[in-house]
Amino acid sequence: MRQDKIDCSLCNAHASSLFRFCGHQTLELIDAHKSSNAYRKGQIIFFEGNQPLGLFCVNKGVFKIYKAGPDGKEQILYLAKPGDFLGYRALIADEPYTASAEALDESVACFVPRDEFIKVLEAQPDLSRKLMQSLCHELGIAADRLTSMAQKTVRERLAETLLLLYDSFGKENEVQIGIQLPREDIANITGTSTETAIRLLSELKSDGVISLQGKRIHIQDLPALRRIARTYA
Amino acid sequence: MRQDKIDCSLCNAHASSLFRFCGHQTLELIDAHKSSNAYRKGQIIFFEGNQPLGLFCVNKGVFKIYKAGPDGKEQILYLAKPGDFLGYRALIADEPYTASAEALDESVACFVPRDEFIKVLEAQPDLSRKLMQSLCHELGIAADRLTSMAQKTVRERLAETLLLLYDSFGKENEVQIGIQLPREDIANITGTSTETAIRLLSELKSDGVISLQGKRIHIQDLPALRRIARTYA
DNA sequence: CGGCGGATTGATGAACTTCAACGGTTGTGG
DNA sequence: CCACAACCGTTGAAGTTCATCAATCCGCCG
Repeated sequence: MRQDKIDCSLCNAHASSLFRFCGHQTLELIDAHKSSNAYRKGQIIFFEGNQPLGLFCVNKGVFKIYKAGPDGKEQILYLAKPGDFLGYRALIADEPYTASAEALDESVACFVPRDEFIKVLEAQPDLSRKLMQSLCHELGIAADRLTSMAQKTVRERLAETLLLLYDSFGKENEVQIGIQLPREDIANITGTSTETAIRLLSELKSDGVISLQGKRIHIQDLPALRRIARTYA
Repeated sequence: MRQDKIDCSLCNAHASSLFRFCGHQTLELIDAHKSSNAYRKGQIIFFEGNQPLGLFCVNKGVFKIYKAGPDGKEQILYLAKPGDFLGYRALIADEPYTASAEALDESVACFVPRDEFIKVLEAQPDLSRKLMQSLCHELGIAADRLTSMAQKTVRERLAETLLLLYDSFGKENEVQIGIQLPREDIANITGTSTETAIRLLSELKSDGVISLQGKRIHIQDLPALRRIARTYA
């Protein structure tokens, strides 16, 4: 959808984007070649199986990145928020996308064409180094999640999901999780069925760990939630 | 354990190592600073939680890389064979190791000190690019495994494990899986209990898909195994 | 020969998925 | 403005899949 182009240097998410490791001139170069687009809720910005043509950088809103499992059930891999890069994995690996990305809200993302991004990457060792560092960090997180998925109960993983949402979207001085997801999405992050997610959420509620008002979730007892999730973090 | 230093250029695994993207001079530089070590079966080369001091490159044998789950049960993340880098994830992310590495056989690995590796990385854009590409590829594989772990049955994941072992260690013109693992390791790759792994292995055997002679596993019906694993690959 | 660790098998119970049904809300076309 | 459909959330009932606990067996080593 139409959207005026956003200057990287003026972007509200600039401080949390990897592009902050670029020089001023490079930012202008990126600006010169990129485009900005608005997406409505539910709109998909790339599909699993397609060839990546460039890199997306989230300016506003949230995107879910997910794959289809063998029965068509979706597995949400992560949620991307302002400042996050999207689609760079496939771009750099030189593979088709292995996941799809869908806007969960009214969102805005900028698009940097492949060649331009590669060029910038080669010209900016700082950016390149930070990106590699970020990739390595992500890989460690992926290994953690794999282990959780393999060894923890659904209840424990659901608690992890809530903590993840709270850490990523929780507001300051607030106990409310700053993002409202349908139960199905919560289930698809956790790796369970919607019904089980619902049942365990209401169990956590009756245990006084969280409270629920529709899609709004408040965390009443953070230490208890961490204890349930059995995270050492 | 003592081990004569192995020249990178003479290494039997050189052709499958990322170091093949280094120039001749750089290889000699690496040689000048590295050491080679032999490890006995069961010996651990680094521990989860420790600080990485450098990079390992497998010359001979197989290492399992694993994390401890919340109950102490190990989750095997992958198996490293000759030519594979080990420990670079933590090194580059600048974090403590998030997993441990243990020799499964009599093995040999070379060790390149941190500073030397970083220096080489910065001086060799080719190596750096290929490493980043490899990281991105790994990240995609990790997402696949996560989805499998979340959505597939143990039977399906066990079939995947066998296919993985076959693809990574299977010999040419052979149906035998070229690595012998204890049942417990097979279970810890798959993400199940040893007993369940044993039961499902013997089930696959009575279905005529595989045959078993102790730790040796032969694949009798590869298409059937793929069908069971439900891999599109 | 006795002992030990890995492999196997059986029994039991808990954790989850699946299928079904139902209430509430929203949105939309008539 | 209403009626109806579609969607989401919730709850109940069955049935499976797996983990766990226990016992036994087997191959190998000292």
